[in-house]
Amino acid sequence: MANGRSHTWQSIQARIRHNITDGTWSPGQLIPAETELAVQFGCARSTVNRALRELALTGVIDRKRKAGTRVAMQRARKVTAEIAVIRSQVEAKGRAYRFTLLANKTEAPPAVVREAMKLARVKQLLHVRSVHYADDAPYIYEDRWINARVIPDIKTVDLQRHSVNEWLVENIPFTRGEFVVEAVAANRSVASALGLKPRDAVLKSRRITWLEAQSVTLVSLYYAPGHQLCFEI
Amino acid sequence: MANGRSHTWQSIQARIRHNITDGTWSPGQLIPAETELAVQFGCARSTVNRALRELALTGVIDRKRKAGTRVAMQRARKVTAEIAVIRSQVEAKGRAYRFTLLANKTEAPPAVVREAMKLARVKQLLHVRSVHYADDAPYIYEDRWINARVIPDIKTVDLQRHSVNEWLVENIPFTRGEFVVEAVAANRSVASALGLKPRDAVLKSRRITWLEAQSVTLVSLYYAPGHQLCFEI
DNA sequence: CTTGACATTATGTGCGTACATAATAAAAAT
DNA sequence: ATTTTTATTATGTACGCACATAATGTCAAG
Repeated sequence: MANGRSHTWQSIQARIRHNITDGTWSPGQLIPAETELAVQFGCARSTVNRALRELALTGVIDRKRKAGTRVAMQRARKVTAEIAVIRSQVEAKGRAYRFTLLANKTEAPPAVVREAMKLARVKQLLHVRSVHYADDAPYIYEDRWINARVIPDIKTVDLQRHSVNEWLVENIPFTRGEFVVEAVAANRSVASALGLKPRDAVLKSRRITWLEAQSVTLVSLYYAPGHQLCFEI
Repeated sequence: MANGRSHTWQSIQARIRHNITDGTWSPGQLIPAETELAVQFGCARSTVNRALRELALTGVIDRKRKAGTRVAMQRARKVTAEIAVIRSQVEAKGRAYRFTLLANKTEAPPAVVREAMKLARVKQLLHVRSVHYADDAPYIYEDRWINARVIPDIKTVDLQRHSVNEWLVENIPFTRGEFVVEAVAANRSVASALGLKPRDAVLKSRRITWLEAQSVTLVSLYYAPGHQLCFEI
């Protein structure tokens, strides 16, 4: 109230949220139209619209033109996480970062890679493998395939000095990406890279990034045990 | 162009994105102010504002009042995923869903649970364990602690009929949540519930949900091998 | 040199209007 | 009865203005 403004869109959103959480508007139910809410709350329709827009984005309500707005039946909440460059992740924990390049060669990708990257007829891809360390302890094993046709510059980069991870993030934009997380048993190469025993549980994330319709890179990261991915709802 | 509107905020956003991705504005660099961009693009400042707001949310740019807008140095992209009720996950795959209740009793929580839920002095919590099946194959092992003070109704629910997972999602709103994913080796109870061998790699997700300042529930889900969590960037 | 008052400026947001768009309902034509 | 056309309506968004807010710079008093 010390505030100069009374009807912030966030306060309107909070009141709408309350009406949902306290059962005034139950799941599946149609809620009043924007114009009516604007009257009820004593604010402009655009303010109501902004409040509702964000709720629709996070899946709290479903909106359709003419049909109106209703409380979501299936409360499928969205979770979000920030994916940072590995160096920053390590340094954010106050630990020293370094990496080693295990391999860097152009070779024929296996069928799974070709399929995932939607490059059925491509015979050669750049294949880079490296290990990232935090205070000399193995942190992440990185296995990456790169579509060098999309990024010709990559061949001129000294990957011993600059980690692929960082170089790509800083130099190559992408328009879209898929990100899959699963638990796998460490195979021999992962186990030796991270200093584990075979069969140890490892968190694997696989990411494919796209520049318009072309796949840029497919990277599998294997996290050392104890590593956690954190999200917010 | 057949479109009746020319300067959509999305087209403005696309042009700004291009200026960033093609190097016109490089990381760390200050970009023109909203008013100037509005002149350059021939649209209203509010349209530019909306375009930039979304870019700031996804971490492409950093904005500060008076200081201006600059291209993010550290391109920390946000990933998002939808977390649905387990029943829907299973049924979405065209498989039959059922669950069994393994245990449902009030007991003293271990220190880790008390700490995570910020309930230092609480002596008793409801502890529910169940297994979710897809076509009779174990799918998820659920280990849940519930703060019954926040949800008195929970004691009146027949958890044999309604899965806790579903009941909570449909009946208890929450304001905030944390979500952590990691790979763990199956211990005895997880292994027996999911029909695995001990030490098998299991994907574990731990979620804590909060209603205002109070923790509602802490749930650990152990996914059967092969299960993947998918995100979008 | 330091401190505090003040002006400056870029972003953040609210308002009201106008029009676009999609979905629906009603009416008309077949 | 069925299809097509037309009106209706709620959401989506562009615009211009006004003012709030936070960070920065300026300048004078101590």
